[in-house]
Amino acid sequence: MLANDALSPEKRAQILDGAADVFAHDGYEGASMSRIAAVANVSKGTLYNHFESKAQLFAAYVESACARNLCQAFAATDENLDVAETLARIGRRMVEMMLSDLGLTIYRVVVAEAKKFPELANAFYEAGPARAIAQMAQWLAARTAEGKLAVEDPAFAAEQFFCLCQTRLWLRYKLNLQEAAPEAAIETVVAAATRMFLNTYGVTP
Amino acid sequence: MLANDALSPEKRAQILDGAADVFAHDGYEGASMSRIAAVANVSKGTLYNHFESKAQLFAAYVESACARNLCQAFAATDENLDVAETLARIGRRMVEMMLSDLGLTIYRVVVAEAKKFPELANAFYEAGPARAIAQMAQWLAARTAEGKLAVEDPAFAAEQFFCLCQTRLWLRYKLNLQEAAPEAAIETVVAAATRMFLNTYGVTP
Amino acid sequence: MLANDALSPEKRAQILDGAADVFAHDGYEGASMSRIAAVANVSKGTLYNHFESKAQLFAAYVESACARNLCQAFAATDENLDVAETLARIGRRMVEMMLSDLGLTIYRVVVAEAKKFPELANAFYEAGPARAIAQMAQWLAARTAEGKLAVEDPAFAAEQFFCLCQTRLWLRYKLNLQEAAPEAAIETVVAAATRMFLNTYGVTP
Amino acid sequence: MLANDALSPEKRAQILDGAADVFAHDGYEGASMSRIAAVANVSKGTLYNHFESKAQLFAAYVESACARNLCQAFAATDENLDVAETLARIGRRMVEMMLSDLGLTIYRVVVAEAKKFPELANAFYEAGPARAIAQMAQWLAARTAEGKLAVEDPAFAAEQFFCLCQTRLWLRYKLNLQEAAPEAAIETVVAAATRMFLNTYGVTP
DNA sequence: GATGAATGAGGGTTCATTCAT
DNA sequence: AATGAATGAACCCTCATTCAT
Repeated sequence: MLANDALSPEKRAQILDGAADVFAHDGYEGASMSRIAAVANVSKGTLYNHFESKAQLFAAYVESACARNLCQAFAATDENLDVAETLARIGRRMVEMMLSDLGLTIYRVVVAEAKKFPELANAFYEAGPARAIAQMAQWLAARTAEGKLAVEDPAFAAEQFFCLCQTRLWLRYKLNLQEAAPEAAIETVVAAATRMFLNTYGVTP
Repeated sequence: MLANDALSPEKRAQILDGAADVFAHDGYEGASMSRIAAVANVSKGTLYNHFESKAQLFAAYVESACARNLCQAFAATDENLDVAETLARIGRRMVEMMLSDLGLTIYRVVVAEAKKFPELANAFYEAGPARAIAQMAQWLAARTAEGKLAVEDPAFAAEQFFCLCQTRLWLRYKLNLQEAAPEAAIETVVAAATRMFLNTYGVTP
Repeated sequence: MLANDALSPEKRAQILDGAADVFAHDGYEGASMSRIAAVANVSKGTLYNHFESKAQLFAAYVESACARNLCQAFAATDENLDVAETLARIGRRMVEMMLSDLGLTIYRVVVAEAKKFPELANAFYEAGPARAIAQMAQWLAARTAEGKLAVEDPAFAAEQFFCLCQTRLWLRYKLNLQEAAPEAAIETVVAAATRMFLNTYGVTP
Repeated sequence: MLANDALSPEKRAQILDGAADVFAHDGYEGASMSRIAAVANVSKGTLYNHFESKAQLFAAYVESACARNLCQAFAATDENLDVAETLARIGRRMVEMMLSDLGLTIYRVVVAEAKKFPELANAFYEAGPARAIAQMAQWLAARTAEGKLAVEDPAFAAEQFFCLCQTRLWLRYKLNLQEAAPEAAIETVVAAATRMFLNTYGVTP
């Protein structure tokens, strides 16, 4: 619906790659179709054979970035680790995803254009945060049923945990105040988040 | 350094007011100097007499918005309330500021242009979040010295608290997914944050 | 010379039909080869297999429209009616043709592009007006020879008659100022033209 | 309403002159704003400071061409010449105007775009033909009142006369089939038209 | 010091045309 | 013989910036 599907998917992908570069770097308004065409190594006409307009190309970029990056953020939780360790793993994954280049970029660009493209903001939220929250809530509910946690409102607790995990990191990254990804810092923050979370929702044996 | 100081400050303020309207509404790239001039009721030439370029006008706008909005967010904490109640008040203030129109707008605009104007992102961080964190850290350290709290790393704990207070709210606002401001929701979130915070950093009498 | 004759005439006709629709509706510059291809249900490539360029396709369209529409305008004059009645029939036919959709369209399009395609203007004139004038002149000469009319310069008189028959109608149609075709108005105008013509070229018994 | 009147009329006129050249040569669709700017010796931006869009520039051009050319076509009729001679003068004037460069050009361009700009076609008709017909009708009515002519329907007779005066000339000019203006041909045609007109509407002493 | 008309590069988009399939 | 994706020049229009008044 966002693009003509009859055209070669390779060219489409090639264009989306170029668009990703440019949108990520310049934002929606700052990006120019000419630049995208140049970066993608296609002619401007080809851009318009594949995407009806700049807005639709942007939508397709956001869509694909969401699909590529955000869904699988919550893979592989069901292990035989204890609750604390699993929490830490989930937290670590989440933060790594949020601080990844693509994660930050898509967030930045979606927030910046949330007013102009509300449906994109919504799609982003559903594809990313909402899904992660739902999965985590489910996991919390299951552990609570097992008596390993005591969580009354699993969705809310999930959101609390994710918020805690961002401490000190996300805002600084979003503001571009930090360059390199500090593995150690993530570890510390997630450990503190886990501890705090369990202080409230853990069960004492 | 950002503007010619010999010119009348009234005109400068008038321009900044117009610029605030337009930048807030259209973002940096979407705003046009013509529109700003029109909204500010000055000629385009006057714009350029007061500000060297669009980028510098934008910088001045961000600077002034930071100054106007973010400093006083942390006023009036030192009261004779108990620790829990004071925490809740601080949290409420913080969230209200973050969800306010100007707060969201300046945040959105700074994040969107963080790559293009890194020094602005930094200025915003220092004027807003950094200051709030520092003040809160100081308050936490004082309470710890009094034996009313047990906080090892006050700055970090402050950031944790602020993160907890955003739960469920900020992201949805930033993404424009919510219209009206829910007083009750803020109350609930802040109460939960306070409880969780005290579960970890409180002292049991 | 205008097209490759080795290709299937059906496709050619199919294309010309589509081209007729689009050129009539949008004019030469306003028409797009893509739209013509779509309307004609062929690919753009096929367009260019049959016609070297947009200009040549346009030429072929004008040619075919002339051929289709203008030649038979002067059929069926030689009847046993008296001179006045025959004049009126000829006038009526002529006007109906000139006011017909195709007649107006081809005229409009040829006049509009007369400077860009002078040879088309000439072809149109020869295929349409010139032929009608010649036929009418011949008829006038014959009647003069019979003593039923007194026409010195038959070609000129023919042109006068055709001009008279347009009175009040053609210009308004060309300017799109009138929607429906007024049978009664045509009748009145042609009757007046016939009367005036006979006042000058008739013979009094 | 068609343009910003606050700007210098000279530049406006300069632009309209350039636009006249280009529109006359290339038609509406064929004309490009870049070319108009170049021919008018202004920048493209200036074009848009003076006229909101290509369509409005075109409208202004048609308006000014109508005003400049068509109004005064019917000046100086009230002389002491006899009816036949006056008719001939009127006819001559009319034909000369219709065959003039500007007359032909504006007609061509208005007819070509009559569908796209119906209000312009109407404005042209009212400014040109309608006015001429009304003036002539008035003159015919006056002569009829004096007993020098016997015209029942003056407006219709006026239109007949103007049609007759075009004989052989206008169509050929509109189609660009003739280059030079033949004074003698005009004389002949108008004389014939006058004769024919008086054969119907004259009074025999 | 303030103005706003003028500039021209660059914006998104369309389109006649080509050519590998 | 037919296709339609790719091309890139040219389209109309906007805009940050300048400068004569």
